[in-house]
Amino acid sequence: MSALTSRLRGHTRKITGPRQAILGILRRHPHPLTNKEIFAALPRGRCDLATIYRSMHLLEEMGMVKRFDFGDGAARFELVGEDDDGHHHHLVCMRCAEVVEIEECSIRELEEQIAARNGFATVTHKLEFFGICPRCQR
Amino acid sequence: MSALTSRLRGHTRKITGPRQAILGILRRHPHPLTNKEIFAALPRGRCDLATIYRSMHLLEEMGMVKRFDFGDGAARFELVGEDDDGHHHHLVCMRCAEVVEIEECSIRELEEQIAARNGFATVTHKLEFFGICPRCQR
DNA sequence: TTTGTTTTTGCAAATCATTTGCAATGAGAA
DNA sequence: TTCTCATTGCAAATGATTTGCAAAAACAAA
Ligand SMILES: [Mn+2]
Ligand SMILES: [Mn+2]
Ligand SMILES: [Zn+2]
Ligand SMILES: [Zn+2]
Repeated sequence: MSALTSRLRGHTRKITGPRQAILGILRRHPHPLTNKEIFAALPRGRCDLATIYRSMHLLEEMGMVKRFDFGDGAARFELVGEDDDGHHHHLVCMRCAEVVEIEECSIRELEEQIAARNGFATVTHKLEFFGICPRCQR
Repeated sequence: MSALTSRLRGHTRKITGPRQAILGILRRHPHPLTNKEIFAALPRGRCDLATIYRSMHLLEEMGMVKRFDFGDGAARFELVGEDDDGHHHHLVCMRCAEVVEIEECSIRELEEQIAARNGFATVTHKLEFFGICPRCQR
């Protein structure tokens, strides 16, 4: 709440129930959640789905959450640590959707080469792995 | 057409005008196209948008096109070469949407490590780079 | 060619995720 | 407590993609 409070205050933003509740949910989930999952995890009637969509945009702008795309049409969000920039990847089971966090990223060098080679600036990347998890294999 | 013909025949599928037209468009475009872009590139009234969506699914299943996701909500497709498996990446300008083809992929080793380390099978990955192109920088 | 069977297509309606208008409500400053 | 602006709920709007269904087109067989 301290982080939320200070960051929100610096943006002429208000500390509201929905925002605190959403961050609470995110804080206790290790993998990215969709807006709908956050909605479902919230005590019923706690807030509207539209409010969650709006909150996620705000939190994303403020760098408090990171948006991920597993290609199934629904955006997913994960809380970003205090000092961390949140950059990391995932390994997703194409059968059961189990998610494994991949903290390492050895692509930064390749990224730089590609940026330099093509004259692009502020280059970033999105990378996700897909496969069949151990349990779904048999 | 020969490739289309033989591949379609082997799937109890028919060689239709729309399918040939779509492949024609794809063949003369070096970067991935959205369904709507394919629709727009087609001679007016040549076929319905729904038919394009259905065709892309079919062509994807047959491995004749590869689906890409630049995160803007619209799927994009690119023709896959005869023997090629179509795996590659892109560098996309976040301002003007210019696309640069990135043929190399030095992530396959990392991919294997991740697959082995987590017991996942048939692991693949999706990777796209984003940045600001030279022209948009100034 | 004509026929018979199966796949495709066009069109409109349905889905789904996400966004937005607007009036009512809430938070924080004074 | 009051005032003002941000925020929310609700419903309607969007935009991409999918789907039901009857008509049209492919193709193989005759
Ligand atoms: Mn994660
Ligand atoms: Mn490409
Ligand atoms: Zn990375
Ligand atoms: Zn790759």
